Amino acid sequence: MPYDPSAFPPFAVTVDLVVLTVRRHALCALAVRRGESPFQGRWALPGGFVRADEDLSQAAARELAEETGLHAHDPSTPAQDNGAHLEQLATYGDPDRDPRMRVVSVAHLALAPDLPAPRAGGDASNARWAPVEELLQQGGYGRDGEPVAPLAFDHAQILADGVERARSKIEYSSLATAFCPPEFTVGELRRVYEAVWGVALDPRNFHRKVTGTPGFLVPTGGTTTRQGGRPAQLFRAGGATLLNPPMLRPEV
Amino acid sequence: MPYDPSAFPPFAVTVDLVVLTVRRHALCALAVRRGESPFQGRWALPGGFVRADEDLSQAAARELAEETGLHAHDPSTPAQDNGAHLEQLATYGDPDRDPRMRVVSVAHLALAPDLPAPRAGGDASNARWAPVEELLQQGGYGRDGEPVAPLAFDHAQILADGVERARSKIEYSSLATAFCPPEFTVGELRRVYEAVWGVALDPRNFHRKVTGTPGFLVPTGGTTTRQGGRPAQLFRAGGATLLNPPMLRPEV
DNA sequence: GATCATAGTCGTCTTCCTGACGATAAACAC
DNA sequence: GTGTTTATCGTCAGGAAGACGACTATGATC
Repeated sequence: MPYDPSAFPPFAVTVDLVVLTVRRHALCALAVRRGESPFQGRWALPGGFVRADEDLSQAAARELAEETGLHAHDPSTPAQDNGAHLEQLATYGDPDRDPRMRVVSVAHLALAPDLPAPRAGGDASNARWAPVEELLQQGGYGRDGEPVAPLAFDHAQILADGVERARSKIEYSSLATAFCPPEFTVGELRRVYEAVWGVALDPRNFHRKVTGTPGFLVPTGGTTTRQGGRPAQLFRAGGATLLNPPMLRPEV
Repeated sequence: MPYDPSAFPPFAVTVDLVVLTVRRHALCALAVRRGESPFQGRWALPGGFVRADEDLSQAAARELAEETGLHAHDPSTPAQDNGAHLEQLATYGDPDRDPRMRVVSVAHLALAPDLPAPRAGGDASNARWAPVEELLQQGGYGRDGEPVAPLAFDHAQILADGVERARSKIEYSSLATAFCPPEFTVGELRRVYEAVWGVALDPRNFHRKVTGTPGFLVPTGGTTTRQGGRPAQLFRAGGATLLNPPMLRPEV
């Protein structure tokens, strides 16, 4: 007996992306300006419909490539190329979240090293990296004094969930290296933690922790002075994906 | 301009439930027998279609109540009544996961205290609590020597993900109390950890850890000897939901 | 009723990890 | 050279956890 399609209500399924990076010591997210109603002209997270023959992760990887040019690599492999870390975040399906129709959005979280200016269909004015605090403050004023409209739809909630996921996950995994270029110094990795958590960490204890955890960092042999000061050893991300014991986030 | 419904492919959206409990020192999941094709007669996770006016969490709570009689309480509140903990797990949307049509399933994880026999539309033979190892072993043999068919659809993967979520989450949260009755002893809580992790824990160190963590356990004043031996203090779950530092899962 | 098995609770000791912080090293700017 | 910046090594005290001894209070058994 063939299945009766009238037995269930039809949904549209989309993927939305929380793409995070660290720029100028701040945790930033990719935002795109909406060109059409609803929420026309407002900032939103990038995303789009899942196609009929696509898996959810494929759809997310496709949207990520379209918006940033980044290619995602499998979450099970460590970040060693220039690709971004991509993982499913959560699914949002409030019946009223989109005024047009019933849309269920499967949000994904992407972590990327610092990138050149974003592109959104070639139009740079319609995509930007914005500090997450700026995107999350409701009805406040941005860095330039302009009033800031909240993100479209429920994207402020999605972004907040993505930021919280990233903040907690770098505690017990080597995920912070996804924010770094393929080779990086201990200091650069520490600045990632400081930016994501919004705290200052002791450079000496941090150095002891990350270099003392087996499999976390692999020295490449090279050094760099791109941060100024004494030359620092360069490392690549090691095979270890779980940090045990975890890196402790300082109390507020 | 109204939205063009032909611009996106229609999906069916379901919720599937990983309902876990601890019975006879084993982590068990609720399984229901499928009455119709595909996978007719095979065991599967309970679930169903999301209705047109329902949020995803509402749909999950409704399915949970239909299958078990349990009512879910908000995840932000600690487990103090007999309700189950319910949280979203992940979403599964492979184009071929259901041979009938394109179905996206938003899986949820429910943790419940030990319950009387399950009910599935009043027919007990179509629902049971089964140890998760039994449900996850592919093509093996169950406790009674009967051959075990793998779960229907991609439900083995969903169950594995739910079990892993539960195993990791009791490390750093007070979620293990969701497996306990409203009042419980330290030993009962320890047996929950032992069943979920499949390890043996030192009773003395465990006692020190959980009673020494502020806000985790609140003594009720009563005692019980239902586990035999010396009477044990009864506790309720305290307000603390996060354990810091976490309970450490022993190495394999 | 004495003995035993069971489970709960309190302490001790050692080891490891962390946070705080002093000190040294190697580059660049002037 | 002097000062500044960043990296790296070392020391010390406090806290948490694993290993484990000891004692307590029940019920079960002979």
